[in-house]
Amino acid sequence: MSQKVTDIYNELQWRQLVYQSTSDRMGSWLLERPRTVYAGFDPTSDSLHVGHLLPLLMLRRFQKAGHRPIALVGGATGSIGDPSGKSQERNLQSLDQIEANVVAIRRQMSELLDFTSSDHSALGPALLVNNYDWISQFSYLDFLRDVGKNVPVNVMISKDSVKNRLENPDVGISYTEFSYMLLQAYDFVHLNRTYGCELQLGGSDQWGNVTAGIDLARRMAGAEVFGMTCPLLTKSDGTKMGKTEGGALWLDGKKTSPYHFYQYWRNVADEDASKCLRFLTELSQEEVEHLDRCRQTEPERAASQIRLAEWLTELIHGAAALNLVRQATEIFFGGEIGKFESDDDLNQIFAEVPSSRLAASRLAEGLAIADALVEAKLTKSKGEARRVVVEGGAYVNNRRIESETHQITTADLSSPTMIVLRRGKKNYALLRVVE
RNA sequence: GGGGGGAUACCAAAGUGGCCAACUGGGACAGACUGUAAAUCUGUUGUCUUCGGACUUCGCAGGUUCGAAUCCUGCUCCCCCCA
Repeated sequence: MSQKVTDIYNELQWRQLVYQSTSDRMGSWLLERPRTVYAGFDPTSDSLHVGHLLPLLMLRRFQKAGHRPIALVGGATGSIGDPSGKSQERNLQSLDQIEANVVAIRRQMSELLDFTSSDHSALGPALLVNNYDWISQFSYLDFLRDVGKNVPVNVMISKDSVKNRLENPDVGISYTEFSYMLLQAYDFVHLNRTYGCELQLGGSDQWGNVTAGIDLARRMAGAEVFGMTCPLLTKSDGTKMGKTEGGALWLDGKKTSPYHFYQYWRNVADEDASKCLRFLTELSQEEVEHLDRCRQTEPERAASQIRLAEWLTELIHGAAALNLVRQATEIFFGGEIGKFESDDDLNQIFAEVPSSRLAASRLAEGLAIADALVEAKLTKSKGEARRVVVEGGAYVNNRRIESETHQITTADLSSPTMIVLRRGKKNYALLRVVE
């Protein structure tokens, strides 16, 4: 059981994760003794996504350094909607929905933080709290008398998150969203009183909310507490990291498959790779710098991206899932698909590839390639299918079909009942033979 | 209320009796190149086909004609100007 703290501030600095800090002696303060730190997460969906990863990993780093992290899910604040970074008023979610989201998020967090053992910190395991538990206890009147009295409105309206909305007469801001900051600020006070929490972490867009909490803690409790923000994870083109065509990149394997999760990181632009390695992995400084050099000398090997993708996939989905993803990647971007003894392996590798049923009798008498493509729904019509074949874009088991009149037979089965069809570079479909 | 213009394929936009399954651009899809990148280049882009062609499509419904996206009548919707 290690009770000592390691120099996390130094680590955060070389990772360039310190954006703003309320104290210039943060480093030594963190070395004095284990501290309790918290970061908040809004339960806006039933899964965390890549946008949550950075602060979550921050908490993980603090835990590994000997501090005690508190992950706060905003069952109360999330029901209000944070105006920070939002140009428009948000729709309120139902409390039932939020409750369900909290349950799901809690499960995901327990994969990254240790909520059970005291191995990491003398202060004990990580904590998971829901601010709905204490904020819902307040009556409106109590809240105004105890909390609101300590908050000057002129300070609130000078915060960027509020100011931006006030200056835009078209959208404005509701009293509800305006109050968000107050609730979040009170969270810090509550956590300080209840758990001795002294530091709030957040993305740089949370600076206003963080400092609001610090001010409130001083006024209400006379407590000196601290705040620190990390940079936002953005791409070099200015857009958000973790955005896919289908929306967010989720941590839930059912919403974003491990394969797609892996591929996202595998395809990170060179310019963004170093930032991702520093922000999102726990690789050593030596290794990160080594990968930086490799990217200069032999970018085509994509060593950084592969390391990043493997590290994150293993962290989020586990070693077994990573292994399958590796196999799938090899096949999807590699050569031919050989014969598989059983359907199981192919099934797992092509788990998310759409499949269609095909009567065994049709295969026995030979199936024209164009018909097969239509059956597999890879093309909308036979005309389109023929065109694809002529263009050289049709593949059976990753072997290109040269002839428009090619027939598919039982000899093309890759496993006892499956044939792998492909249109173009990576549009796969399975044909499953049924009696 | 009066006057004018328009509706064409996924989107934009030509076509104003046969040469129109319909110019062109974008998108999309394939291919080449490449680092599973970006850019670039090439091709394809209604359905079916025994590859000869057949069939459906230019807002909707009728009509004229040997023949209509194109002309006529009615209907629906959209835009602009004036009041």
